[in-house]
Amino acid sequence: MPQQPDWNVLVSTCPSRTSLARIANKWTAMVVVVLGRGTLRFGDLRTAVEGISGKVLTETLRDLERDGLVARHVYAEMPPRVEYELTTLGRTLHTPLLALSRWAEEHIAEVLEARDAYDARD
Amino acid sequence: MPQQPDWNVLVSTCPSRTSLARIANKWTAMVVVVLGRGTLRFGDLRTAVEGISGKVLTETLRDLERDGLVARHVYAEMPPRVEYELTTLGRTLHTPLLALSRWAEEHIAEVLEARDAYDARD
DNA sequence: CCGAATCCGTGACGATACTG
DNA sequence: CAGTATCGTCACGGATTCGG
Repeated sequence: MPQQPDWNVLVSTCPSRTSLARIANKWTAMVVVVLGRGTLRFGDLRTAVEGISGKVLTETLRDLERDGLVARHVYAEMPPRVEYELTTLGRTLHTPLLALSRWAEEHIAEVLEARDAYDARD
Repeated sequence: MPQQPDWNVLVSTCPSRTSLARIANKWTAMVVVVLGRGTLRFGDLRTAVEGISGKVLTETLRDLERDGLVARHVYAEMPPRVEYELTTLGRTLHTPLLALSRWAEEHIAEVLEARDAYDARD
């Protein structure tokens, strides 16, 4: 009763795959992880996610806003201020994405070893 | 001694980001989720992950093998048989990626609503 | 000054044909 | 059956410029 069990990301036409495509993305992961700490303005977000370009950050935030994961607040000041925060829905995504970035950090040593071994042979 | 706490995906030069870029990917997520059920051969994997092309599946598996997440077994038969399975390291990744695809399936209704609302305004 | 739009190159992705 | 090779397309992503 709580929901349909029919959604399946493995089915190419299932809408859930479009959502997976959005959230299974490195920039999305980093932005959501950073926003998990609290509300941030555009510039601070850009500083926190090192190396992200302005365009990509804008697009990522737009898409997250469209999917209902991020709320955007514009303050008509001078200089302008725009703040972003996770919605209730977005906060439910924070845990799995944090787990994913944590995994990358915790296992990178093993991954690097595996890469060396792979590149060494043949 | 257990490990360095210095790894940080938010730092652009940190190697852990290269690992995040690989695992925070829709094809990786689907392949790892499917392989979580057990060993599969190439053709079955291709059938299970609907819509993936042979080229992309090959590339995804190669990269996962290089990072030590997937093991590849070739049997010199006729016709040839190649099987793939998650390594011990790969199995530790299965849980977070399954959680992510589950999230996509469980929250797609809310996401679709949010998209409609977003596209309706303006 | 900060946030967003424009231009353009690169890389991902898919389709097809071919080999061991 | 399991790839590899080649090509064409297109979205992602970076540098730059614009606007408020």
